[in-house]
Amino acid sequence: MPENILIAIAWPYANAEIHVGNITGSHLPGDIVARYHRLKGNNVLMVSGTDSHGTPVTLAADKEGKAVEGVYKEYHYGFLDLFQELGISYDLFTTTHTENHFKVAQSMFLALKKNGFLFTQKSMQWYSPNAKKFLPDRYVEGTCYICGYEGARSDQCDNCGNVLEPEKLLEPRSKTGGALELRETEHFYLDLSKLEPDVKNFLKERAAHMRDTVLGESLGKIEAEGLKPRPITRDLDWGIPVPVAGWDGKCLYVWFEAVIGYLSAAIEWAALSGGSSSEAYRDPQSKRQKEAWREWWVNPAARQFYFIGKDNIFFHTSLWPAQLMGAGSAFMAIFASEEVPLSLPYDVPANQFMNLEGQKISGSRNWAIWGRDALTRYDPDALRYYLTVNMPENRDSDWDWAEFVARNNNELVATWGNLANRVLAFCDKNWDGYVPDFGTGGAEPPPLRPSDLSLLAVIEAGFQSVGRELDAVHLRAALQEAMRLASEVNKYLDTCAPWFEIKTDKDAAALTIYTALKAIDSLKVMFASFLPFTSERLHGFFGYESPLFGEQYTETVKDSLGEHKVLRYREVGRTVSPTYWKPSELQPGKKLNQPGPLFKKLEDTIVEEERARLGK
RNA sequence: CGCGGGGUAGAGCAGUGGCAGCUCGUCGGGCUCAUAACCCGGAGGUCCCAGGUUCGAGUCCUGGCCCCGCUACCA
Repeated sequence: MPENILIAIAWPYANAEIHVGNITGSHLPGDIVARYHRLKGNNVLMVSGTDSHGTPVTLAADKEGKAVEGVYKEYHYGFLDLFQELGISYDLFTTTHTENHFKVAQSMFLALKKNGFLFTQKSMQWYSPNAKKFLPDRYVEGTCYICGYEGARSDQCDNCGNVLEPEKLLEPRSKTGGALELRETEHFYLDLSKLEPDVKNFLKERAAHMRDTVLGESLGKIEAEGLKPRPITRDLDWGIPVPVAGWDGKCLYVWFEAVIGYLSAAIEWAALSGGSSSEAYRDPQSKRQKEAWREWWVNPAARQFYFIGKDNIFFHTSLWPAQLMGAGSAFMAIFASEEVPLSLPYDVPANQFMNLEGQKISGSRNWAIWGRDALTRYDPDALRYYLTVNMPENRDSDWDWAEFVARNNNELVATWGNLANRVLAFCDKNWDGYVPDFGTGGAEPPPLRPSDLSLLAVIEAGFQSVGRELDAVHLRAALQEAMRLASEVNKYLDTCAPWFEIKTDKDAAALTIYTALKAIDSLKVMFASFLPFTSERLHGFFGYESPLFGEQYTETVKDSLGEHKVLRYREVGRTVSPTYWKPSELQPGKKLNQPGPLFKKLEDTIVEEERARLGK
């Protein structure tokens, strides 16, 4: 019975390119788990998009003298390129600037309002007459009225750590220049204190399978400090309008609105999949497919996994569930359909941060490895491999160029790539490009020896052991286990030594090569979610017609806000993918294709070249 | 100040009260199918410190030291 798995990945903000820290933190782990579940034959929906709204984008646009929409789209298109090149296989990567997302977010707001979880309150905020807008707290600096520190932000002092009241800040100044004045403004607040018991219960129910780091940052924090009301609107002109009469010029706060994207993207995906073009978006005939999002959102059996960085834990474990529980079944009013509650997150396997050569990644100092730039010099699977074995699952990790080269050469190339290459090349040379058939033309099963059966048992147990780690989202451990199994095949080859066997007993060599090929064919599946490009190539060397995975493509969608480009994923030449997560059934006598090396060995000289690029 | 995570071989990590393990590196040996790749063996530990519970503590308890993070638009 296939499971429904929602893979929800943090929405990148449209004011910076994506670097290796972002990739290893959320996009890559999400992709690995999504691909694993696809291989198992589960129904996967993997969504995210560009977080396009908020003041930082408008300020960037002002500075560059560009239209706001152009600025967000520039980053958005860069994200689409990166995910295609790196094989981050989103079923839908969209943006928050869509008619659909506006409607869904506003409906969530109205449902919370209807259920009595919103209230309004007036407060003083810093206003820039120059820019004609209220500034976010972090864009206003001044002297702390508690400790006298001169570089305090208006909402918080980094020196004494106190939370500040913006209007009390001394000598306030705008980070973007120009005068400042205090103005009164009114906002909607989400009354989280009312939802606190529900959020606590939600977290307690999931305590057993959530990471300690994640629980500590959420349940531990709520028990210590409680949940306090938070504003959910801002004085902005670039964003989603507050759907209440008389609230012109105010938009939904980005933190409130962007997380709703996980839901709205599923709804957009279902609408788009009703047909292959944007017309389907409005086609009532495609109603059945349009309802498909419910399989992941109003289905108690569905499991939702959220892949995020540690800075986002509280939003996803506490605030987002509070929004979902608070909106409850009232949200469904948007569809004029029966009222059922929305599903809640199953797990939030948040990662810590990745540093770079011992220092914190910093875009402004260019102390970063940008995804698209790295892909101009290195293969996607080499990057994916290092980013997985070095994933900051339990604590911060460090990207070290010397280690990147060493692990690529000693593990990826030497252990796994060389294993596949040595066996396929040996087979190609001595059996003329066919799997050995033991003289029966493949009609009878091969007469395997106890040592052959024993190796295959060890390798095939990997579908359980690697699978167990993947199910628990222990990706480093899962990949290490697969690598350990590859090493077992290398040991087996050394013991059997087919290069000797073939001189005296070609049948024995045939058994060894058949066994090794079958083991590699199984290992290929275990590696596939981590290394999709090379696994697909290896799959091709084995002569299979149907690919392991589908393909990624982009599409332009038109709506009342204009048009937006999205990244999608589809099966090719089939509607349902076969279940690949099972031992190889390699047939003797099968025609193989011409093999070649899967990975490239890297020169040591790149270490200094790459280090020289940093900080410039 | 508060809260959270961490400290185990040169590096990175696992470890469920019962002989301290894994990957890489390093040293020595073997092999030649393979991208000089592969295989075997060795060396390398005050498990942050102090105290406690226990027949027995890396693991549980108490106190301390150090590193990282969160505190609400810095992934």
